[in-house]
Amino acid sequence: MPELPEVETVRRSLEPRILGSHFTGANLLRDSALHPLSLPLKQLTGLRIDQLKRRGKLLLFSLSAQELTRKEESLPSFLVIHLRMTGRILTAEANARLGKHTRCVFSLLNSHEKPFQIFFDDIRTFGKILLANQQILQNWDLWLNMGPEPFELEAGDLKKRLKGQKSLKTALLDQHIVAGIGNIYADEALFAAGLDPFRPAGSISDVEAENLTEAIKRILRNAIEQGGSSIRDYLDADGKKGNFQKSFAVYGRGGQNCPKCGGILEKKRLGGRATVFCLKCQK
DNA sequence: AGCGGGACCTGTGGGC
DNA sequence: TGCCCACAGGTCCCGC
Repeated sequence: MPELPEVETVRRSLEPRILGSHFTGANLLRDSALHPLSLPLKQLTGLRIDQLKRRGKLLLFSLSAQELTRKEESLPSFLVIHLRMTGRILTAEANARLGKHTRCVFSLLNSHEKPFQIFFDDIRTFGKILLANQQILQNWDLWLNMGPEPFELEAGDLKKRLKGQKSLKTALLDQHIVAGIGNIYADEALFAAGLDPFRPAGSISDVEAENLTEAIKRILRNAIEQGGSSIRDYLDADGKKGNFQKSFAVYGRGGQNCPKCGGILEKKRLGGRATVFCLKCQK
């Protein structure tokens, strides 16, 4: 599921109900849900959530010690959750029933000392939880070398990053080049910019880089305003579906009519991912 | 260096 | 109904 707009939607729906809460425990139900670099989740206990942030597709709970303990480098400072394909975050009253796909339950007390829980559900179990201090983050490639946030992206910078022979779409999916774009929004942005997904990334002109940068920002902004896209599994932290799937121009529309020219949209595989585009409109 | 393909998992939908 | 295959919002790792 979750690309930048979906993670941002989760962040926005979750943040108001968890700020100022502190963890009282965590119940990991599937070991593989814990990232190999993670500190043990028992170290969460007593830590307070100061902010809920997002970086690319990562959800970041910014943590601090509640009591006046000496600040140490090794103290966990972030709880990072990566939803990957089918991860979901949901809040619940304390002692809510576990779902079939619940991988971790976090127990918390809010600022009024009222208990509640955060569920991490994940059908395919690709998602990861990482309790990290600064040192762990410095050893995590995805974090350390993640490309710029799309909303801060400048066309000149994007063009510089889109070097070489690999396809434009593969480049957009590479989190080291630009953060947060996945299969849906890569196809949508390339269609909006009129660019052929198979073209070598290094072949785009200044004007095309400008168009692509604008298209990425516009599509992602619209998707966030629509609460993200719900294809199969995605829900925000309130359990609500997004609506942007109703606005797809190409994703999932192979064989149907191009919304610009009316021709038939192509569906091909590119780097193992389904890719839909218009032969006429994307050069 | 850069690619393609497979691995990691579970579920769903289509074809027979 | 049921079986089998293809496919699904993402990364990582391996071998060519």
